[in-house]
Amino acid sequence: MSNDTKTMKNMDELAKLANVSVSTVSRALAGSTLISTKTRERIAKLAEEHNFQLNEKARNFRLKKTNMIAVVMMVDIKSGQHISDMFFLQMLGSLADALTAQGYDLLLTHIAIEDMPTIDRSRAFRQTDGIIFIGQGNQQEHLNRLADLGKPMVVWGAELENSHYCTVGTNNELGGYLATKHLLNLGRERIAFFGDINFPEPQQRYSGYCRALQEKGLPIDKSLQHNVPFDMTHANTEIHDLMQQGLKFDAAVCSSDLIAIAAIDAFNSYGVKVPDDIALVGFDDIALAALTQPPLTTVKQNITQGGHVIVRKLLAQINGDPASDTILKTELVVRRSSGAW
Amino acid sequence: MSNDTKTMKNMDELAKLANVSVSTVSRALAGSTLISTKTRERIAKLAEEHNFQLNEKARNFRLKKTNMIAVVMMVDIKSGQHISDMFFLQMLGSLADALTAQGYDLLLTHIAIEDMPTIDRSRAFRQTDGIIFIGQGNQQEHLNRLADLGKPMVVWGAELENSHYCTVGTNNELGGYLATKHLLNLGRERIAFFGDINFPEPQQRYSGYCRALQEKGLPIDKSLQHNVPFDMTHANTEIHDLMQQGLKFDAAVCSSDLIAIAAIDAFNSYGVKVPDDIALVGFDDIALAALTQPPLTTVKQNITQGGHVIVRKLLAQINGDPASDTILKTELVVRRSSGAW
DNA sequence: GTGAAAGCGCTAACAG
DNA sequence: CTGTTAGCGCTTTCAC
Repeated sequence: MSNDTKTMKNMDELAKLANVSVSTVSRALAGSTLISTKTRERIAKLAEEHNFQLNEKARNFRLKKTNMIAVVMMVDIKSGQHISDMFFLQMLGSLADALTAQGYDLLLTHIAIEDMPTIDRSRAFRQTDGIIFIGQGNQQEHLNRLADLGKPMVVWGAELENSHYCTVGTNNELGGYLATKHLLNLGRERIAFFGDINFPEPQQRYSGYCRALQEKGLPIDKSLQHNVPFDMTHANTEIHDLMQQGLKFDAAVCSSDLIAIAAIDAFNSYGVKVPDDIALVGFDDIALAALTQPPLTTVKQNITQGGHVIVRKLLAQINGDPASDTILKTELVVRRSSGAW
Repeated sequence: MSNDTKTMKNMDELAKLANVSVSTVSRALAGSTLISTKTRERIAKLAEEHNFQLNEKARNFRLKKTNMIAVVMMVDIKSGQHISDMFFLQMLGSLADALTAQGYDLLLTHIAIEDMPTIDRSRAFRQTDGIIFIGQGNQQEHLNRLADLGKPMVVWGAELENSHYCTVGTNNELGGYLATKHLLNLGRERIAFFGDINFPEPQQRYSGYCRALQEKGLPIDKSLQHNVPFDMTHANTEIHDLMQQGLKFDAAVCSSDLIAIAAIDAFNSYGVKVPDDIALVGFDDIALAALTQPPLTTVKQNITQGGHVIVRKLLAQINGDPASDTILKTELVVRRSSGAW
């Protein structure tokens, strides 16, 4: 009969009910061994019965800590890259897993590139204990400025010379190299590169592409490189245009699986077959890559591991420890789109 | 030269600097018209120069409000449905947009079904001003119990008889009906249904499927209904099994686009062509649906609109207004997978 | 138009 | 092992 439906206001009420002081309640609920097991259990039971909800706002205030991490995606209004980008979303899932495991919550926020200069005045920024960027866009300066503010921060992306922040990412150069070399080994010679080299990650992938070509003694034909956007729909129309213009090539390295999927569709409209007419390699190895027609050969980014490493590096910073950059192992997953079998 | 690098601790410091009281600073920064424009601008400038960061934790505490909304995804460890489910993720993007537009941040949290009974004791729950569920799983009881706690809450899913909470969703029955009728009109007669009817949404879609069949005077063959999970990879093996067992059918209504994609892949392994041998209709109309091979005919769930309506209903509750259920307009998007052209 | 002061609910130092 | 007390930084009522 002790079960009242209305929930209690605060610890004070619970303390009165238990005939102890608020401090005792606070300590008991926190599991402090200072409090006798008996009292602790009694209070826990009482809290349960009366449906006591600890006031998290007061707690955050007192502790100067929210146990929340902001994950930010930069959105380029013009390029139309959007939060539904699947790589981003899979990474988000991975981060949510890793953060939850460490007792943190995930504050999801997206910000237009134009607003980057003022991100440090956003609520999302002020309310969280740390911040994670998925992709660095072309915002190196702003990211550096943010890092200088001293807030714990990790960026998923390319390791750059002049970064003030901690980076975790794939070996993009190697990925581009492996993809290209794979196609070269299969006898392809006019290999296109689809990816916007104004951004650090595609740029590094393109470097790897070039290295593979040079290693084989082949020239770099700039007409084969195209700044296709990450976004699937835009990529699709872009590649349609390329076909329209009569670009001739027998293979393509795509800077994301979504671009590869968009390419397959565009090729289809022109009766061009993958991999027979054009062999394709993607990048990311999103869940979908295995189920496209044909399934994608692709450079795997280990998203699960990536999420965990990012979180580990961030927590290190929160605990005042230094955090070094990490480049994850990179491998090629061979499926049918490259025509290997 | 007034630019000091270290950021200020609190309003008090800023107040001293401006030779005013904290109250004045507080009001000025909040844009109160009580303060003279001159003082307001002076303080704003000072805050900017000295890189003053308002303490959001203190503010939340004082205001008893965080401007944060929890979005929760229920994860069934056994079924393996995961946060990377694309419909969920597109919905997340839509919610993030809608919430940002209203000055709210999004706290992303996922919870194992087993933990539903204690979700009200989670930090995510206590820290936020409202809560959104994407999909109701089979947790009707727990959702009702939560709603009874009085916290603003909206659920994306099926409208159920005995719900204590506000629902926003697609007209699932109609969707299932339209999909099935479309296939029937194209002359298909043995139409399978892929979707787990233990869950409210697929269940309603299945009802629509049955209605279309009955309307046509066709019998409901239970052997054609299969509880294929939402998750793409699991769906794939499940449908493989079905083919192995020699299930005969000439069309299928899938309870999600991901299931349809998994089906196409499975059919391919058996040399079965879509739509020639088996016509397919999906559900959701995720971004990908237009780019699969063949592109998917599918029942569109208007995710963008859905996200906005959810947020509107939630904010209504936060403001103490009542919020009624909403069933969104539902339509069939015809592409090639159903063999209409 | 501005200031003084109270108080939100919690945690932790200090005292016993 | 438990209680008393101070105070986190902000907003807002009340006074001037």
